[in-house]
Amino acid sequence: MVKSDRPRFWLMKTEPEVFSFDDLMAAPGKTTCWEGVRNYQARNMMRDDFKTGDMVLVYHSNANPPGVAGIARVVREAYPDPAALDPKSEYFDEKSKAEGKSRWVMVDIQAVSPARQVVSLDLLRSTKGLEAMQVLKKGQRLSIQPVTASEWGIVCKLLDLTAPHAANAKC
DNA sequence: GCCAACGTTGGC
DNA sequence: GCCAACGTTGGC
Repeated sequence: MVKSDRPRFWLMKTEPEVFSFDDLMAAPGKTTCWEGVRNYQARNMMRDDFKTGDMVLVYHSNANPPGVAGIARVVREAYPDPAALDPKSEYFDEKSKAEGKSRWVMVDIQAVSPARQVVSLDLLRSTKGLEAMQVLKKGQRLSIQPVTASEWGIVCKLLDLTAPHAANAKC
């Protein structure tokens, strides 16, 4: 078995008004498909780098406060996002329709544990060791971002997970 | 609602 | 391939 250098930790943004971590907890099997990513860089990361078992920080953007609401794991690797072909979907994509197939992909993620309290952007910003996190950078709009193992460890402590047993292996 | 930052589009 | 115009993101 060759040791891989690929990131094993990710951050995924969602607007809680659209789909919150609570919604994920309430979903069947605490699992959902992560539809609607319409940015090539983000798509490529999901398509090429996301592996089953990778861990995810679920980040609430456009929220009060914005911050990490919980952790999840990747339970299904990239497959075509059918919403791109559905004219009634807000994620419909004219070009995919013209090509006859979705040019976008999604993965499935499953909730692992909510944060006891949302770890706000402010807190992330003021925590030593997280200075290089992409989400802290001004103008960083990517909805999918790699997270280093060290950052993951630090954020997990801040999250004070309510289901520590579930995260033991990775935290 | 403002607006800075960044991605995408399309004329050339 | 340049780059201006436009659209979107997302904190504030």
